[in-house]
Amino acid sequence: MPEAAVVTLVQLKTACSGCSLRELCLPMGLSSEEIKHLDQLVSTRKRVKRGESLYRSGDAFGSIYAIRSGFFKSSTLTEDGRDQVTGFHMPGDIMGMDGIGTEKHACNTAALEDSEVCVIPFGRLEEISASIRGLQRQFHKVMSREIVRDQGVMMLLGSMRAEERLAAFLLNLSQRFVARGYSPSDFNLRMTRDEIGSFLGLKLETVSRIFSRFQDDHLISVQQKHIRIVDVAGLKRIMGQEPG
Amino acid sequence: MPEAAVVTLVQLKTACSGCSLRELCLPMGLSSEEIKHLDQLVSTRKRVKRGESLYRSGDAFGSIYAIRSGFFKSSTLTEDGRDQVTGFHMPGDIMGMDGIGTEKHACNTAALEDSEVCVIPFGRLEEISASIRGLQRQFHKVMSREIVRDQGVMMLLGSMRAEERLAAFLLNLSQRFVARGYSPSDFNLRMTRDEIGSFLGLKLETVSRIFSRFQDDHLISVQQKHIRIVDVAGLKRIMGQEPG
DNA sequence: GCCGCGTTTTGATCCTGATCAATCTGACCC
DNA sequence: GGGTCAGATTGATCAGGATCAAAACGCGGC
Repeated sequence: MPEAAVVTLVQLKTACSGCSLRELCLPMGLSSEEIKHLDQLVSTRKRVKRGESLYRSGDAFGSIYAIRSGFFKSSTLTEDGRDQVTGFHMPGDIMGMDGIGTEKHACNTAALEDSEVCVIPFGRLEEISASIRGLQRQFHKVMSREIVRDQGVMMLLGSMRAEERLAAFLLNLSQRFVARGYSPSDFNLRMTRDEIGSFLGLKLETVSRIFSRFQDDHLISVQQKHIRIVDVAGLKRIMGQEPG
Repeated sequence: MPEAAVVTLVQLKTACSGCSLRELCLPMGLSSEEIKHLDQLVSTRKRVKRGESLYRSGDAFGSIYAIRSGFFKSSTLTEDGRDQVTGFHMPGDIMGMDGIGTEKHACNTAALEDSEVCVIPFGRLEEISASIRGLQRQFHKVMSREIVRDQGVMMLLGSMRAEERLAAFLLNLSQRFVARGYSPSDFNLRMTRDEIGSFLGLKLETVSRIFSRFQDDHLISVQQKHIRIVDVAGLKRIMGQEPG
């Protein structure tokens, strides 16, 4: 029996080739041949309960992680104790690449709901990607997109007003939900107003107030953590308008 | 004559192995064997005059660039025309990695003074790094550090007050200058107040006012573009203090 | 030397979002 | 059911930085 045909149940269950997220995640755009090599690499998974950390700033770096299910936030903290949310992550997203440069993680990443991640040992990823061009290229793309994403956040923090930031935030979430097969207009926020505020450089009261204002203007409807986007075009209009 | 011994003058001149920046740049930490492979890759240079763009948002991506001499800024612009400076780059820095993910550059990068960059064809970098483990690892580290750097800027924009941002900015420049063998306390800014403000999410008047205030407090001395840091500890104290 | 222009500095005023504080909601527990 | 507690909403006031405006500086060109 050829070795390639020996596949245990566990492997099948964790295999990228059978994963519904493969078109969003690391295997994106790879041939089924190439994905088979990934399957060997991504063999362990890890559950993280709501509130627990996947890794903390300063932890030794060894693996990157792909979200299988659930929702995460990343945050960094300054010497003087303030911390800031630097990103929210959902299924298919890759986390942990901040640790490659120094061999230590540079942020804290915690689950906002019970979650499961695929563990990708980084040393082995480098080994395998050295021989599989498609995989190497794909990994570089993932890192590059992270850089571009961060620059988008810098843009948001540096040059948008509070309403624009919230509108951009909701539209971004909406897009990412729809890419994962969920409703673009109807979803539950996994994070608190405080966490949204931290991410957007606003105070939680401001976030709450603007949600209420958006609701009064019939752009969205809010009920605690549940959001329904009523007027996408209206939100886009808010994002694009000059201050004043 | 063995091929390895055939080195033209041009190659020598552009070689990483002879470059004074090699401990800051892509070759950082590589063995001299490994650097020789890089030499083959990094064979062309490009001059960019003050004010000219190295690449623009939307340009087809083909290479990344290492700064040999000079000074650059990167900026992105929103649909509605506002643009924001996302970073300043100095010798040894690698630019252009934003383009890998989509095969198109995602920001504009322009020279703030007459500059020279080493052109690193990305396809060839991937090829060579597939066989040279150290180079592959090093490139991943460079990308990862870019991600961590961007998160630092997000922190700055999202949770610091104007004075803290300026103090952090000056201390960061100082550190980077000293790593390149320049004075940590005495330097010329290559960018305008407006560009600093754009980067820090402040208006140019605010930047100017805070420079003046720092001068009144004997933390720095400013004369147009020339900065002398007088009290590093004082600047650090400003960075670390709670709002109030 | 003088002029013109881009950049910087400084002043006066305004407004957005922060801060302080009180109330409300919903989930969970006994 | 009542009690508790974290999170969310709403109101009143404050202040940091934006905006508008004018003057000063420095540099290149003639």
